[in-house]
Amino acid sequence: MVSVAGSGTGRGSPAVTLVQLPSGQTVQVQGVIQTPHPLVIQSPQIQTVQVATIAETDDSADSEVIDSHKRREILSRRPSYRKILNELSSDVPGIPKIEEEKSEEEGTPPNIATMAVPTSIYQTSTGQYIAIAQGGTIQISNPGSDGVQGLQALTMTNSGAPPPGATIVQYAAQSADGTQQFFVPGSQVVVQDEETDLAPSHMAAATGDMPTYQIRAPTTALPQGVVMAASPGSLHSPQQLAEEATRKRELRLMKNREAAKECRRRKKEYVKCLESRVAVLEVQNKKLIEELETLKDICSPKTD
DNA sequence: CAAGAGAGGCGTCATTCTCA
DNA sequence: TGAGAATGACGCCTCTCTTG
Repeated sequence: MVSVAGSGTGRGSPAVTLVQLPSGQTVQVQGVIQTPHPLVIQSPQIQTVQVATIAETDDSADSEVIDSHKRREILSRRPSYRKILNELSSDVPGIPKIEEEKSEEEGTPPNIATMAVPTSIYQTSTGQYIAIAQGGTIQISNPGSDGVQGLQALTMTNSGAPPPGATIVQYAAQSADGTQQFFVPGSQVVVQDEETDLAPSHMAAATGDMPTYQIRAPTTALPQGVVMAASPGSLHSPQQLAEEATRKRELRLMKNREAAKECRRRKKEYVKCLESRVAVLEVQNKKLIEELETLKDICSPKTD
């Protein structure tokens, strides 16, 4: 059940209300009754929560009769959860803006072994599998290893948003000195170092028996068998075109996969935000009803 | 304990939206 | 206006709970 604490009822300033949601979350809400919010939530029968800003609602709103096609167009207009939640957040200080990137809350705590879900898998010329997981984690799986036990993970330490395509492995091969190499955009080479446990400063330190990796500038002479992905302009053969198309598709799917996750997260946050609003409005409504009853008693004294 | 229902998450595709 | 991001819809999978 929803509980309310510390509600400020000052008439001059907007009231600040702490609302305890059923989930245990406490939300601080300010100014519950506000100017008409530019959000429109339509009837639930249409199975669609239609939200649009006033600026986006055109003059068709005043037309009583809307043909089915136009209605469908209107109903299919999609809400931007980021935009909506930001608007809500601007009204409700207790609710963080969606734009604010989660820093420590979603970051993986150090020293905790994680098995990131691979999002893109590549196979090296030596049979190893390289998976690019979200967050820039690169996992290397040796053939023959059963299940995920053969997975080795390393995380790029570049903080912040990586450059586009920064974690896309272009190709992989075994160099002459027996080290495993694969290539990332930016003309860099990630080299598996078999001998040393000293990870370079720009790489995450490997622990235990895990091999370490280095990012090196590629030598002018690529190892035998290594073919850097060419730019689209230099592609000629149908095979190269097909490989480029496949690579682009993999990249697109990976991005869309991540976007879908993020979108779902935003949607859940948006729904939570709406639920908290409902809770606050219910409390406010109850208060107003009580206030109305009090005023009624004052204004209509008993006349015996 | 097996089978089924329901919820929730994920990946993908198609479509819409946003912005440079 | 085009490219990329965002989102709805769909199917699939997994987990939990209920029921016989």
